[in-house]
Amino acid sequence: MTPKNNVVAWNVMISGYVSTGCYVESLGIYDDLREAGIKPDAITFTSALAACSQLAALERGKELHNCIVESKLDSNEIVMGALLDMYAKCGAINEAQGVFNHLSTIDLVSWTSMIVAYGSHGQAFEALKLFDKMLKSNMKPDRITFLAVISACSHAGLVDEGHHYFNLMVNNYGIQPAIAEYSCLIDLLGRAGRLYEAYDILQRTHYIREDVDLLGTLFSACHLHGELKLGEEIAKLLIEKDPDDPSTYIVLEKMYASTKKWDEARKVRLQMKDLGLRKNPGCSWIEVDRSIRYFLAEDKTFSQAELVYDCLSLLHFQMEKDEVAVNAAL
DNA sequence: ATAGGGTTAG
Repeated sequence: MTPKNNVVAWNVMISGYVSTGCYVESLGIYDDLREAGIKPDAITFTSALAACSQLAALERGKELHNCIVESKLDSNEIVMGALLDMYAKCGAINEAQGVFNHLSTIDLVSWTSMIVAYGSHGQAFEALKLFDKMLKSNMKPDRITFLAVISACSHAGLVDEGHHYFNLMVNNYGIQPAIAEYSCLIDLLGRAGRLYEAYDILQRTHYIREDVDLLGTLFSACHLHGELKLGEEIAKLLIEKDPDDPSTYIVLEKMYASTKKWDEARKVRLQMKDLGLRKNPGCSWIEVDRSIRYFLAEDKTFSQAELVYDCLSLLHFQMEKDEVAVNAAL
């Protein structure tokens, strides 16, 4: 059954699983490939690394790094780009920077990954500095680069800067903002409490006025800032559009509760119950000894506190160990 | 034949 020497067939399986979001399964196929004695190539590693990125499976990612060096594939631009992104998504900024520094040529994807690495881990100024350096090296940013830059600003509360980059994107780079770009802008303004400005943008741009994701982004910002009036208005729109989505009711209830409107909060809860809506269970996972362990938010089999404690001590131990290994590798 | 970058909410 198994394609003995055909690495392409294996790669198709691995990348197929990755592109359908089955990351654990894709790593399973990678393990099967190794067990079958097949030699992985650049494409195998690229796909397996993408799976690790999504799972934040740093341990597995580092193993792949070692194999890549052994296979002398560490000059392949795409493999290195995937490796950089893996480290970035795992929050290993120093390792990401190490890979970035050793690239012989830095293409647009690698620039963007490195900007994301900083921007999504609270280092907005580093992200902006890197973006500036990228422009100076005459690399032309695309919409994904701008999304990374604007969201970096959003998380750091740099509203004016974020707005500036949005305008730069539209006016100097001719990128027409679509839903994703507006979503970033609305998040930027909303997080900073400039809710009516955000709402204006939504209203003025007729073709996005009805978009559930954008309304949802603004709704979360209303909740964050306890803005009841606008929040209620948006909740009404959201419930009209998607009456079966429990998240709207949950956020609305929390918004009432945090502004001490207990009667209203109770009404929302009852309404939810009447409709038979249930909260989707929260789910997370952690990598323990090479395997990915899932757990649910309402899992009663062990105490949450115990679990959190275990995770923290494991992560702490892992970080110390990894620091030494990666420094040696570089 | 198969390959890397994307914001957002409780």
